[in-house]
Amino acid sequence: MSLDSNMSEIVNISFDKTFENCKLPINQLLTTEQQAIIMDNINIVSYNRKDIIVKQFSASSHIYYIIKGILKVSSEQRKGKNLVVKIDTTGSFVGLISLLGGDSYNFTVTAVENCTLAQIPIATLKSVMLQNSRFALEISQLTCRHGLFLVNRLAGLLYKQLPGRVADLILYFADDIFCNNEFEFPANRTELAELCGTTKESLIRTLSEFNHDRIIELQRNRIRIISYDILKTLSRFG
Amino acid sequence: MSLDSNMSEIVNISFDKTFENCKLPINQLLTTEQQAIIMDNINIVSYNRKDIIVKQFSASSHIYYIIKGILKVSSEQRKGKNLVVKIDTTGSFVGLISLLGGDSYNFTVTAVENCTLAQIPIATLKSVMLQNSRFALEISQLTCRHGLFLVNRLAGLLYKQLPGRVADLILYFADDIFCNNEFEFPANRTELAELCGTTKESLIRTLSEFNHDRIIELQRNRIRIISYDILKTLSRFG
DNA sequence: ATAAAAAAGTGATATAAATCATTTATATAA
DNA sequence: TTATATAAATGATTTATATCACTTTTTTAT
Repeated sequence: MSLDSNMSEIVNISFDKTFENCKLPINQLLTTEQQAIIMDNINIVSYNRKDIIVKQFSASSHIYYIIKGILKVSSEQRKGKNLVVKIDTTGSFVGLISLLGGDSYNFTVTAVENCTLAQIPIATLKSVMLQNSRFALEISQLTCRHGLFLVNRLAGLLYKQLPGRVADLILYFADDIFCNNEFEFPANRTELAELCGTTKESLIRTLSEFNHDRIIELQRNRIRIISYDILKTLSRFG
Repeated sequence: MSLDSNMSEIVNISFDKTFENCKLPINQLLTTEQQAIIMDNINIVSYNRKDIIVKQFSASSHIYYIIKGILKVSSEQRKGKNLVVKIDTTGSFVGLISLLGGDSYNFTVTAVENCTLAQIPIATLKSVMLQNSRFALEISQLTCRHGLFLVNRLAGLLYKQLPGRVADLILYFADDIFCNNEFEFPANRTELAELCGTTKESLIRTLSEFNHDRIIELQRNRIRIISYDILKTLSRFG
């Protein structure tokens, strides 16, 4: 009860500035009425670390906007073989490609830390797209950029060998997620391995080597990049 | 000269029915005026086998529509390491994801057999998208489906081992490209290997095994599927 | 505080597929 | 036709990394 009322307070605060950090300038693109359509149909939901937000192959009619938090988007390849295709954070849309391309999720989405998400019916989004072609074009460009990012990432996993892929992993967190040379991995070794398309043992070994070779300084989840240049080189020559 | 006049004749015939085989119902989606805008800005070009249509990383302002032919879309990973991400045929758009997501091509596009393509300025496409939000939404859904296809294909390459990937290759041509159990590979062993993310030697060995095990009947480029079911199983259990 | 469970780490071994070296077959040109 | 180049095929070897078995450390629960 106390938790519930506390929650709804958070929800209201967040609600007002929902699209503040959005990678798409929603507020410039949409008329006040169009914004209202979205706002009226939005639903704010909170998740705890490890909560499954959506399950691969499940039919769904909602996409998500990340108000706050970090989540992972993964593809279950077979029993016990998981591939984390990307990490998403505040300001991103989740499920856009899946629900514009079909009517079920192609990926499992899991909270990596506590998350506050806005649930948006895909029908609402589509109706606004139909009312506002500029917005439709922008959404279309956004999904294309996402698609290209994924394809490039997977092609990298396919052709680079472990040192290159682990370098990419570290650079991904440092440059794209935390914008900092020093950070705490928001995931355990198994999850990190799944981000590199490898096993936890192989990931651990490679990280230990980097640590030993003083490319990084690593203690448990805390990592500091010592030589950004070497990581870049490893990434390039994979 | 004789070739040229012959060519322009072909061009005119093709021009009239340009979007006949299009995966998008252009003629239903667009008004006559909008169709005219596209038609007025279209340019028909022919390519021979092995011709490079666009080069990865090159800046470009045109997408392509395949009036007739087969082409491959590939990503140069490093010197000598090529990944063919997909094969495209009659009725498909090429470069849509690249040019909606940015302003240069992310892939090299090469004619696999003689091709007739319609070159469409991306600006023209965007302007029609801005005039017609239904069309914009459809284009957006099309690019999302493409993106998902690519991601699933690459994830498959990443997790399946060779027999599974080669089975996928054969099924891809049989089901998606030629719609026939018997066909001629439109590419040499190196190109086929690049479609599986492997080397020509490994691909040859796997194909030979399939042939020896009477899963397929293979002589040079001519292939006939003997057991579709075994291929499906190999694909599934990778 | 201690026990139990989970995660991280290490070493030995196995294995799929790449690489290298060579041969055989097919296509192209002189 | 014969020579030359290109593509396909095969065998031997190497290599990166997965797998398996186990220890150590950290976290969680009692």
